[in-house]
Amino acid sequence: MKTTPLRQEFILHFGEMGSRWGINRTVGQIYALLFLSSEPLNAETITEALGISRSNTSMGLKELQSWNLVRLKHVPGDRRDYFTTPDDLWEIVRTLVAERKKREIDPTLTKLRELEMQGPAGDDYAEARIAELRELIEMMTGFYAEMEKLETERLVKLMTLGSRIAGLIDKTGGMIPSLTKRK
Amino acid sequence: MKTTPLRQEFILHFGEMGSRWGINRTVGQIYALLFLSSEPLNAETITEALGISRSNTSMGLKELQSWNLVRLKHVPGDRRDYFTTPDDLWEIVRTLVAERKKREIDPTLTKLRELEMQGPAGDDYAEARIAELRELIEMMTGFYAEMEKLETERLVKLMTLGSRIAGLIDKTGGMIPSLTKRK
DNA sequence: CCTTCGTTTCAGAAATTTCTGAAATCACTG
DNA sequence: CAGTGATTTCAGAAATTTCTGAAACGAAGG
Repeated sequence: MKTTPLRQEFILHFGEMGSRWGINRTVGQIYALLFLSSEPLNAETITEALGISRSNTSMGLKELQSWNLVRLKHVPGDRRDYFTTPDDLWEIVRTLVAERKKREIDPTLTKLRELEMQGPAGDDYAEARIAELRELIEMMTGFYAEMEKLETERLVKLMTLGSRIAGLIDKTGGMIPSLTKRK
Repeated sequence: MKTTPLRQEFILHFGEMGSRWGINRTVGQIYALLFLSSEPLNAETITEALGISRSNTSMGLKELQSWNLVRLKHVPGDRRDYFTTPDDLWEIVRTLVAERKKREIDPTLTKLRELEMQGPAGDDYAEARIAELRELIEMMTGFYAEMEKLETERLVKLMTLGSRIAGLIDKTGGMIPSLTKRK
């Protein structure tokens, strides 16, 4: 396991960014290490490469597995678990977005619907604001669901349309008036 | 400052979600309170409504200001500062996305470019992976830049196109081959 | 069914983040 | 330019999160 200065710096950066991304330093570092590694690594190797405790590695890997961000591999004749990240970066992005949505958006959408269910609370302003927020989140998650369905090639085409995007949507499609009326 | 049960629950939810969103509980609660309030609130009112210390309110508001998520208002004949959230939810979303990009994506993009600048490090796999990651992030931020330019009405149209989105991009536009080739 | 190798769990230690109260600062007003 | 009210700063306290080492667990292989 050579750790070149290039890798080192990349790994440290991911560690530092970890907290901003809602994971901790160790998890960020483990992920970075796996990301740059062409072959799968086992927990012992990771532990040594990062200079952390064995149990910390175990917890970090568990966390990454809960995010579906690592794949478990088995080497024939070796009982240890080996881990990798997917080769396909788009797969990684899709997973990341899906998981963040699940953790950061869905619980709130559920809560907003719940609050609306509880019926009129005699607080018109708050009720209106909550309804409006719920509508907006629903619109965005609906859009996301469509994007998610696209195969990667189409997604790339869409993303590289550049300024032609604006032109695409001139004459087409419906809208939700209540969300566009605000001044 | 009436705090109805509806508001209360909304505020508590935003407080709990705070940590997942990369802000802390207090900041989440302050934002939720302001979001549901039709009139601007001053720091003292916020402090009382949330049962926190005055200094905590001050720090929370500072944080929200650094995110550009609150607006400062002044009531004539009152020297205290009053705070609100924008009426327009789309403005809020735009701000949120822009700030998160600035904090979570841009530093990494900069770092990746920096690493590539340092020239060949004799570590082909890592270098290729880093270049690929940088390309992908650039594509996504480029797409984001286009979306950001759209006026809200077009954005809403685009988002509500539903399954017609897939059809839109059949025959159009270029792509970056290196990013679509992977199996 | 014991041994060995590998992994996970968990209680406490260490580090970090958040929150508070007191003091400092700032900015109008008389 | 003193006095008052509003806001910010900041050092330490409290709370939370992360990390570790030791022990528990699990699953082949003999």
